[in-house]
Amino acid sequence: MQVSKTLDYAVRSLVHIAEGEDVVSTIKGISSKQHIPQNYLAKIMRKLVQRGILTSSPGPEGGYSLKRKTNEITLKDIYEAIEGDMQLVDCMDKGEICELFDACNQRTVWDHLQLNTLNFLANISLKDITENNYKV
Amino acid sequence: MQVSKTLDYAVRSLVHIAEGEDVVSTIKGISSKQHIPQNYLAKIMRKLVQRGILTSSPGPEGGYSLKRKTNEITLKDIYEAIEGDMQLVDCMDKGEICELFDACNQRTVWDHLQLNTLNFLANISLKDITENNYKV
DNA sequence: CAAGAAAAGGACTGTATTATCTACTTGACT
DNA sequence: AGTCAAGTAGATAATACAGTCCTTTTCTTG
Repeated sequence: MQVSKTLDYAVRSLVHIAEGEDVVSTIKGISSKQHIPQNYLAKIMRKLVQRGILTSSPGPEGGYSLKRKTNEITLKDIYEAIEGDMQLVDCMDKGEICELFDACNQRTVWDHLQLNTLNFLANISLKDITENNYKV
Repeated sequence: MQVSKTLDYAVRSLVHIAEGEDVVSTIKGISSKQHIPQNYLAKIMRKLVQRGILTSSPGPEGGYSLKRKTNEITLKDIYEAIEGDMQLVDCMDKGEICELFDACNQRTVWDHLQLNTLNFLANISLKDITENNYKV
């Protein structure tokens, strides 16, 4: 169980943008200040644009800015933009449900863990992070 | 973020053993009933023995049994036996702490997530699983 | 004591995901 | 038109996970 670098990069970049006030941020800028490989970051930003978290504009004076207010962007949003819907275990066997499905006690355990995690992520917004204000 | 198959296997096997009453369980038996590759399972069981969750005895009539009571084995124990100490993100750059460490807001977010997750895992025992009794 | 059944241990392979890089295209502003 | 930005597509590298195989050790029983 690990938080992928990609997700960490995404969150870090969004925080960076959030703290940049009204100035648009460029990949170059974020990449150099946050130590994220430039080309890789570009990929990540695209996802965030596609998922409606960022807006972008090309050209000089172009760059990225948040599409919503910082308190309206949660870690869950970011997670799902980057990784898709959370599925902590895949009890699927190549598209088919495992034959142990009905008798499977674990499944519900992992379901609970997943719920617990999603809950946690949904309750923390970009604003909370920039303000160092976690409601654990 | 995913629960590894290995961890899922481990939990499933332990539940199997827990439900086997006082009979010792063998790799062959668990492997066939739980659909886990035999040799791979062997590896997992070894870890659980080394970490003091299982006891084993070789030879005919040998096999595995729980070393502690089912309510004294938590998911956290199992997790740590399999994966080692949880580290949701590694903000280490090849053994050295990232230079952004002090100014790093994320770090504490992930710390909180990790704490939250460990808490969850520590609060569910094998007994809870066999009895389908989760306190979420 | 020999044979067989079980675990213990280690080496090795395949594969999928994650992370990274390269090169080219499109759009906006001056 | 030129330049600076993002967008797109694809190749490549690195790694971790899952799984296999083979050999050794330990115990039980006939």
